Amino acid sequence: MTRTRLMEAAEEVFAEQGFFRASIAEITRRAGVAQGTFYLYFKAKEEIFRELVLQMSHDLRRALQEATAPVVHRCDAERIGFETFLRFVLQHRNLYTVLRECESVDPVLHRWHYERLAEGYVRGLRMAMVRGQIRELNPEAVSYALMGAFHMAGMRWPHWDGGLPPPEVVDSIVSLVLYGIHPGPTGRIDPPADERPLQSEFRTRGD
Amino acid sequence: MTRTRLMEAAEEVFAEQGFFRASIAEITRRAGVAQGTFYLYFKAKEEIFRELVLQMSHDLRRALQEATAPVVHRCDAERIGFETFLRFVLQHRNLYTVLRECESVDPVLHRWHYERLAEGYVRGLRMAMVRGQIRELNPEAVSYALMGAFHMAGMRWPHWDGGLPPPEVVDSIVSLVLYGIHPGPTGRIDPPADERPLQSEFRTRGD
Amino acid sequence: MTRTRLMEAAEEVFAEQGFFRASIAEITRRAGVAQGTFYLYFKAKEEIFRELVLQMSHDLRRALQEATAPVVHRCDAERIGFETFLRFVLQHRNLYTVLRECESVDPVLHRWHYERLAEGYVRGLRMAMVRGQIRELNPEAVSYALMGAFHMAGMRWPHWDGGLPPPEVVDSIVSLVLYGIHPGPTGRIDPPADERPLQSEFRTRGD
Amino acid sequence: MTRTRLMEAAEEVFAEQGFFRASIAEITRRAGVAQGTFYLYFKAKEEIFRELVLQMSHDLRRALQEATAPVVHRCDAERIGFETFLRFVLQHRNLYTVLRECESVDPVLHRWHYERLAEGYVRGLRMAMVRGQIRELNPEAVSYALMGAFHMAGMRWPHWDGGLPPPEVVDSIVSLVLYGIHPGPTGRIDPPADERPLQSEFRTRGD
DNA sequence: CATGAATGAGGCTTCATTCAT
DNA sequence: GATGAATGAAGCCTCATTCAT
Repeated sequence: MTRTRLMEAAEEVFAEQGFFRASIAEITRRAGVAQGTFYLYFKAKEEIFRELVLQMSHDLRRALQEATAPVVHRCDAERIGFETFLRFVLQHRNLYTVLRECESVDPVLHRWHYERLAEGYVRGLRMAMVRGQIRELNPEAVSYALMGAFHMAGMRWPHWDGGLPPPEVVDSIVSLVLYGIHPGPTGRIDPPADERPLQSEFRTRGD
Repeated sequence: MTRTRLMEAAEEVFAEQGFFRASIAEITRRAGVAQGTFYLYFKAKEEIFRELVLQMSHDLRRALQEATAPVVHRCDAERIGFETFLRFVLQHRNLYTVLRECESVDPVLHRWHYERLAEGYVRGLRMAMVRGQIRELNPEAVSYALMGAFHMAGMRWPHWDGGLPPPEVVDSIVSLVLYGIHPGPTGRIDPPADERPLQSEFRTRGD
Repeated sequence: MTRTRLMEAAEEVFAEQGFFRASIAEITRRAGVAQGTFYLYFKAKEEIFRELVLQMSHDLRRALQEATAPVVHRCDAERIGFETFLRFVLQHRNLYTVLRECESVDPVLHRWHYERLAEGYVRGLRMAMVRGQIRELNPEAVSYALMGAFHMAGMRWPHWDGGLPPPEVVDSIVSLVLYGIHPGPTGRIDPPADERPLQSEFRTRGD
Repeated sequence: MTRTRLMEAAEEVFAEQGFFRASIAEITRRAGVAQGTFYLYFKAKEEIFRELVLQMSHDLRRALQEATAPVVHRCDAERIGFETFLRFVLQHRNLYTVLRECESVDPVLHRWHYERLAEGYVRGLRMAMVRGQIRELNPEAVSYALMGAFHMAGMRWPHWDGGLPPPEVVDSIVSLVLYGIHPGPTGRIDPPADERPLQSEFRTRGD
């Protein structure tokens, strides 16, 4: 009970003031307990922060998991996953802020979160490739790119504007993603050679 | 001169320890000046941080600007922009860390940076749409999605792994983006109706 | 029962961590009782410490008393008292530490202990002087000097090295003391064999 | 300057209240500086304590060294050393308290002090044995025994009573020691008058 | 008797900032 | 301009003690 109250208070305070500006005094004040009580439940300020991040990491992954599990086609999974993510960010604005600040506080945990998220993503993409639902691309590359796309959209609309993006924004991003991964054999990817003045140095250097 | 030395030292220290854990004492120690000297050039710790972010924001935007300015086709601009960004992150790992932490320190500045970046991006996309180089999509949506994709790739490879991504990763991401935006008229975007058991709630709800 | 468990736990914890670093929480944890239970038996942390010191002070004095009571000649009493003390320190290393720390915690009690110890010592010395077994010296002076000599030996060997001193060390100290107190230049240092009912166990055991 | 003020204040406060009950706040208050100033000169409370102990350990050993260096016969060295020690304890009652508490605070340093002290003592005793001034005894045993004797006398009289012991106490202890170490039953206990360049000031002053 | 959650005062330490030189 | 000693507010954390159950 008290522990839950502390977690909720910490979530609020961390979201409002950030990890470093937040004080145990403020957290316990909002939780309505004495300062010392905090240390009955958490060893240090860092610990409650980590618990918060872990919890939100699990919640997010479960929300995505549950939303996309019944989906048959990867294209639907992407759209639904994106929408789920947007709604999650909107409903857990505090936790989302906390998660992003995690990079300053505990980079290892931050990386762990994204690696877990990417893992699930990669699994889904691999399966879709096998089924021919999407093109053959490096699945890790795609997973980070799409996580990034959704992440930034989550920042731009739910986090900054405080609401879901207008439909045409969602549509545009979903469309962008679906075109990006679709296995359409006829679509031109590269512009004709005479329009390509610059070669990718990566391709020429790496190979 | 002294000012520059302080900025360089601050960049290092902020990148290594983060804004909050960094101390003026450490910055001045590395700059080789007395602590008091700091306050001859900056009003407060926050101020030097802001200057650093401003500087890196300008540097990044200029690097992207210069790299993509001579490019004719948007598809090349994307690839080149991405590669430029990856190299930038690799060469300015300190500043990149600083920029990301900016969200905790000065959210307004953080948002300002992304809005400036998006502005330029949107301009480029609009022009490309007018020229028919890419599809008609919401340009802001696309710009945030692609910034996110590149951002996360910058985190995953240069920042975490300390090097440029392997060529197939770059290729996959570039391919993903180019398919995503290409105006290919024949490409199927949506799967056939019988494979779509779930409707986007956004479309149905929003409209 | 519970009280005894608390005393034993406290002895351990005080010896390991010292009075100030020891916590009631640790004591009750080791005693296997709740924190609140402590205050059913002791009014405060200081109280259990005082009880511990009192107990060890009594135990030590009784051990010395019992060991030296049947002894006829003071020279034997000194040797036997020394050996008894060394063994006591070895067997009660915890309590010995506690006693020495007492000076910081409760100087009055600390002084009381040494005054009680000296009292008994002085009585023994006086009797021996009356009987002509030792020289006429200020008995208090001698008692503090010899307590000090034994104390430091107890620190150097049992406490630091964790074992009884080598026989030659015991012999040297005993010899030093016996020469120190023997009654005049012509006086026997060692009593004749028929007056030596007890052999130094150190000599017989060690060699 | 400030550093010295802090050391002096710390010496006072540690002596009055003990290491653990002493607070940095009290030390800085007496030194007349702000609390933060303390940490410009010492990394932690433990550090100033260690410095104090080191200083007193050096001071004591130097005082003993200087007092006994010119002495020819070991018997004189013992008496003079004892008297020097008593005076030292009287003049540095604070530091003496600090030193004894050191065992709780930093046992390694405490042991180091006694080992250094014993080292010098052992050297002096060895030389005296070689010269036939004292009996062949285990020198380490003797040194700890005599350090203990003097230590306890320092506690009993200067520390508890606040003054030098009465002359007969000093005489008794010195006599005890000299008889204790004299070279054989026929050996002189006191050196002939012409070998005694130094008179005990206690006898001349006190009587 | 026993519990153990809760308390809150108090300690150590850090650090951004100032100011006399 | 430069110095660096000094400041003091503020934060984290510990722990002896209490009290309702």
